[in-house]
Amino acid sequence: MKKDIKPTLLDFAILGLIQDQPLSGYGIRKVFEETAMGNYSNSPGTIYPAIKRLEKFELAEKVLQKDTAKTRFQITQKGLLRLKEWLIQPIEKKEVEKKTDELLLRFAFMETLVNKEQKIIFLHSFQDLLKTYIQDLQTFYSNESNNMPLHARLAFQHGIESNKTTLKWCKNTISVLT
Amino acid sequence: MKKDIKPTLLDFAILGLIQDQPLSGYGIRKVFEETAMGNYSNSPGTIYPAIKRLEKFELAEKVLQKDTAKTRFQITQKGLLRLKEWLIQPIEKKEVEKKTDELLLRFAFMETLVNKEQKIIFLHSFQDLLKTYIQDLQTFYSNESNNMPLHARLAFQHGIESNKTTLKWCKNTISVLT
DNA sequence: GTTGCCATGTAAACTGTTACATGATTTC
DNA sequence: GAAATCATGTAACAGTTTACATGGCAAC
Repeated sequence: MKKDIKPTLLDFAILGLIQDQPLSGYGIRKVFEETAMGNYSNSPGTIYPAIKRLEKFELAEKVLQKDTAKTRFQITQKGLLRLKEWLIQPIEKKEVEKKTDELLLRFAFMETLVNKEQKIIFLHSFQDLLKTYIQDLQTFYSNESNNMPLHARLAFQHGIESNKTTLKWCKNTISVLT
Repeated sequence: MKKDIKPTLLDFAILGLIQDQPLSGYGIRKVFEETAMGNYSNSPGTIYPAIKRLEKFELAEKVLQKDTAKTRFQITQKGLLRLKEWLIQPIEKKEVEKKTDELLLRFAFMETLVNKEQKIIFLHSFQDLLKTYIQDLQTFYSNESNNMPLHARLAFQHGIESNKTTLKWCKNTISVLT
C-alpha cells in the first residue's frame, strides 16, 4: 500500500520553482507572497510541511552547503521526472472547466523540461477542449437565459468571456511557439 | 470564546443557492456537479457536513414536511442577514487579485438581496481595484519581461488579458444596471 | 430481478489555516 | 539598541477528499 506518491498542487508549484535554482523555504514563501504567481499559501505552516513532504518522497533534497548558510532545497532526478510527468499529462475536460490556473501554471513550468512538440500538443488540446466548452456554455445560454435571473445571466456571460480570452491566448501562444 | 460564526465559501455558496427555494443535500450536490456554478466539491463528505454546520449556526433549517418526502433545507432569517452581510462587504485588493470567482459569485447572489446602489458601489469598487491591479501588472511586465523566460512571459500575459476581460465585464455590467 | 440512479451519511487520512514560538541578522 | 525582517518551525483545529456503507425507488 501507499505506493503512489500523490503530490499536491502546492507540491508541484514548489517543484516547478526549484527546477532551475535551489531555494530556501523562506525564499519559496517570498515568491508566493510577492509575485503574482499562484494563489498558494505562503504561511510557514503550509510551506515547511510541504518541503518535508517533498523530501520524504525524495522529490527534493537539501543542497549540501559548504559554509553555514541557510538551507536551500533543490529538485532531485526523481522530482524532475515526476514534475515532467505532471506537465505533460493529458488535459481533462474538468481541468479546462474549473482549473484554468493550474493549466497555465503547467504551461509556465514547461519552458525547458518539455520539448516543443509536447508543448504544441498541450496547447492544441487546451484549445480544442476550450472550443467545445465555450460552445456548450453558449448553447446553454441560448436555451436558458430567458429563465435565468439577471445577475445569473451576467455572471454567466463573464464565464463565457473569460474562456474566450483564454482561447485567444491559446491561439496566440501557439503562433508564438511555431 | 467561539463567538464568531465564520462560514466558509462553500457555506455561502449553499446559502446563496437556497436563498430562493429550499433544496435537499442531494439537490445541492447536483447543482455543484452539473452546472457551471463554482468549483465547489459535490462529494457527500463535503456537502452533508456543510449543511450540518449551517444548521448548527442557525443559518439554515429543515423545511417542515407534510408528507414523508425528502428533507429539504431553507435559509433562516439569520442566514439571510449573514449572507447579505457577506455580499456587501467591502472588496479587498487581495480578492481582486486572486479571488475573482468569489467576487462573481457574490455578484450573482445579489439579485434580490441587495439594493441597486449597493450593487453599483460593489461594481465600481471592483472596477477601480481592477484598473489599479492591471496597471501594476503592466508596469511589472514592462520592467521585467526582458528577464523573464518565454513561458513565464506568456503566462503572465494571460493574467493581464484575463483581468482586462473582467474589467470590461464590470464596465458593461454597470451600464446594464444603470 | 438486476442495474442504475436517488439519497444520506460516516470514518480515516490528509491539507491547510491560524496562532504561537524562537532566534539571527539587518537597518536606522 | 530598537525595530523590522529573515528564517524555521510546531500545535491545535477545521475543512476536504476518498472510500466505504446503506437503503429506496425506477426502469427495462
